Amino acid sequence: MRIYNTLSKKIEEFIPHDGNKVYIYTCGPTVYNYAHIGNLRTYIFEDILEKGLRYLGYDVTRAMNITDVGHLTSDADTGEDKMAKGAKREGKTVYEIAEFYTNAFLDDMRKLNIKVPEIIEKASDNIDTYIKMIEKMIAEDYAYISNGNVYFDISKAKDYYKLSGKNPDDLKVGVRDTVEEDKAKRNPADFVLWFTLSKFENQVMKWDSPWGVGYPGWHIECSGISYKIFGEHLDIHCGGVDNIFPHHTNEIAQSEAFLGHKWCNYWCHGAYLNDATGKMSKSKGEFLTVSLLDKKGYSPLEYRFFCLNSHYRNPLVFTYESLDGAKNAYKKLKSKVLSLDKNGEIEDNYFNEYKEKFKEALSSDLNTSLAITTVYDVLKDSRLSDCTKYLLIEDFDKVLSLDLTVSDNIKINSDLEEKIASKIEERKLAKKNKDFALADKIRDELLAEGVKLIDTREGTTYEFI
RNA sequence: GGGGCUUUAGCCAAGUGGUAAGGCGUGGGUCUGCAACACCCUGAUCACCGGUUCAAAUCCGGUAGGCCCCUCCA
Repeated sequence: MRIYNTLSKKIEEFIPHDGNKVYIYTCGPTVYNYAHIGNLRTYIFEDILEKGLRYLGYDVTRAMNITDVGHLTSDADTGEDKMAKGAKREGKTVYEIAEFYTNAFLDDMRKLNIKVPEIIEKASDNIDTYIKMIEKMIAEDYAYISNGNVYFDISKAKDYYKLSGKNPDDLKVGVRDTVEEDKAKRNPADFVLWFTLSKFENQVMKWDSPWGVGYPGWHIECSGISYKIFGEHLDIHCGGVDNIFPHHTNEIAQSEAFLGHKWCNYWCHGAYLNDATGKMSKSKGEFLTVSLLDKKGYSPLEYRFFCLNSHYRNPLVFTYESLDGAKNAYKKLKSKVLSLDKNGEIEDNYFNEYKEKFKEALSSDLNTSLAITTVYDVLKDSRLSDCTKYLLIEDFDKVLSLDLTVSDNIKINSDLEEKIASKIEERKLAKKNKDFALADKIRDELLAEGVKLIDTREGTTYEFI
């Protein structure tokens, strides 16, 4: 597997730290609202990464956090706790909000055929780990207490700006008008490990700590959970590009300060889904969720197909026009696959030839677009039997997860089948008598009930739409 | 203000030195009572300018457009 590493800014050969085992940590959602499809694009990329590695023979374990404490309300950073705001908006407690939107998120993942990571940890369940880490950082002078909060001293970190590729001299603090400079910090870019002074009113989630009652900073959560689950080494850490700075930058600083050695070797980031005006957000423009797309007639897997047609590191612009293209392509592709006759003998030589091609696409920094092209190549190759084609595509779908070989016909009940069969007979008779008006009427009636008739040279068949 | 990414046919998109994959759509055709489906055919010299090279979409420089990051947003 060759994969782009944000740390080196290059595509590198992936080598796990511990033989065949791969440990992946992915930043999870803040559960204060539904995820929009842009958020979910990143999870689709991570799903392909995980399944791609498995397909290539690695033994993968993946962990993800659920952020259920703190953080600001909106992208505009206007200083209200997101969880608290969600709770207030819906008249629920923050715990209820967290649970509700965690479930909604997991539902979306399932609909998109994203494998739910085997390990999911809530930020609020790991406070003791954060405290332990912070205590050590204070003892070793990587962190300090000032004005009630605990801060990380970035001047103590090695290569603090390596991941983000920034030059400290170029960084302006408080470029945004709404951000107030914190006078308690030693360095302007120092960040909080533990808050005792809440920026927000009525902070509900808080815990006792050696530094007073309060709550953890955002970044410590991922470092803490990763340490608890995977120990001292992590192979791959993923997230959206926006996490590079400051979140992942700070995670590296903390974890390596705490551990005393290099922590994670590969950092992979998914690009944004944009709309016509730029970055997609929950507050601006249409709030596109999986269920909204569903209502508009786009299935979750059509959206997944849309995403897989582009590369995870390229920004993708969402338009209904291109989603329509993906929808049509997906339907056609699937119907071709489903029409293959899966009985027969597998041709091992061809099977292996295409399997190698597919692996090569995945190994090239997860070139999913090329991987899908391989599916089309298989379908078109006249050397292959239907059976071989079918088995190949079924195999590829372990990674693509597009349900290409899963028929989504509604449950056929025999009454309905009988009715359709008699209608087809009726129509056949009408056609024979040149009563085309009646024939068309029967066709339209069945169509209205979701049954599409297909005339072939061998007779009339049908499918459910 | 600083940093980074990006620009391939109507749309999505692969390709990173040897004369442009694939998909959707469009148009034409075969089939059909008509239609749908299916099948066949159908399109770009790669934003622009200059340079390196026998050879560039692919490397270098510049111009223009787009997007993102610069403290909590996937």
